[in-house]
Amino acid sequence: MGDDETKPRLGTDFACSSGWTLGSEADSDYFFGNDRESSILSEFGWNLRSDTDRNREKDSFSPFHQIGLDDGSDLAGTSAFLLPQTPPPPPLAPSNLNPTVSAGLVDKPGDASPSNPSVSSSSSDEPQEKSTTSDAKQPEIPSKNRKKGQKRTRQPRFAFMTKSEIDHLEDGYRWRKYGQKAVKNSPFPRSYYRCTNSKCTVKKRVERSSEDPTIVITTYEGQHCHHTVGFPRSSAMAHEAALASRLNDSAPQLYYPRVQLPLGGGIDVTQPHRGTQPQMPREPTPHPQPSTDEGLLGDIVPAGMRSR
DNA sequence: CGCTTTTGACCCGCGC
DNA sequence: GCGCGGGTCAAAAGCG
Repeated sequence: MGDDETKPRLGTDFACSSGWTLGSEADSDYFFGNDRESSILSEFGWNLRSDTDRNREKDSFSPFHQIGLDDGSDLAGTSAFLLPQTPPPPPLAPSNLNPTVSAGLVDKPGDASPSNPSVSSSSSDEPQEKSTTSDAKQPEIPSKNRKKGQKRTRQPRFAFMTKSEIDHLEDGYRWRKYGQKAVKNSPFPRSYYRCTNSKCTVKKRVERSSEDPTIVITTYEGQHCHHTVGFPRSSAMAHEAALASRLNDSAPQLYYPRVQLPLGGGIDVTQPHRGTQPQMPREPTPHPQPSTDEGLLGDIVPAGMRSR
């Protein structure tokens, strides 16, 4: 069917061009003020702040930032909180066809794994161990090859809550679904996707809020080591690159999933997404900057904000 | 034919 | 130690 035609895309470009602002006090606890959602997210080890928390803390140390729409548009009133307690803020504010929004949070790289034993060795060893097999896609050691006692490592994750009728939001990357599981306390299954790029270890999880079926919770894990498949990179990438490098001052590993939207107000929601389709007709715009790498926050976070 | 999705089985971590 | 739930694997089916 015309799934592709209605597939919304995530994108910071869109977010920016749509009037997203940071630090506004736009009403925003739509998602995060929801205990239910908070609990869901907290299951992943994320930290959420409700408006109450925010109000209580902002005067003291403003532990987080808020991304909100406050431009009087249909999107006004929606927002997302970014919790910078971990080095980096989230990738982007996903946008959607629906007037909605999203929220994002991050978890600490250090907390990435249930127990983060010598992360130093795990991150480099895993790929090697896996390299003995034909495909190097697995960031993690396949359960079968994984040595006993060797814990699964998990990369930093970032989640969005987007109001959409479509589960799998277009974000410029190609994903292959590798699993689906029923989630406890939720009538909706959770889908697992992996980036189709053989060298990319990014994973994505998509599930619907059990409380509000119109809300899709998308979780990214890891960082893309390549560019999007078809979206032209915007000038915002320059910010992104700058930010990414800065954010990674302390963290050698970039891990923000990069999501982009076509410039021009997030059009193109009709672009095909499936892998069998030829890549977007338009060629990826050569970025003005070599972009040190990915990290999508740059696209969404205004320069002023970033220099907090 | 190649790639993606589906889906049951299996593995692993964690709490009790 | 056991059971539960989350996450991943991989064979089979589906699709363009």
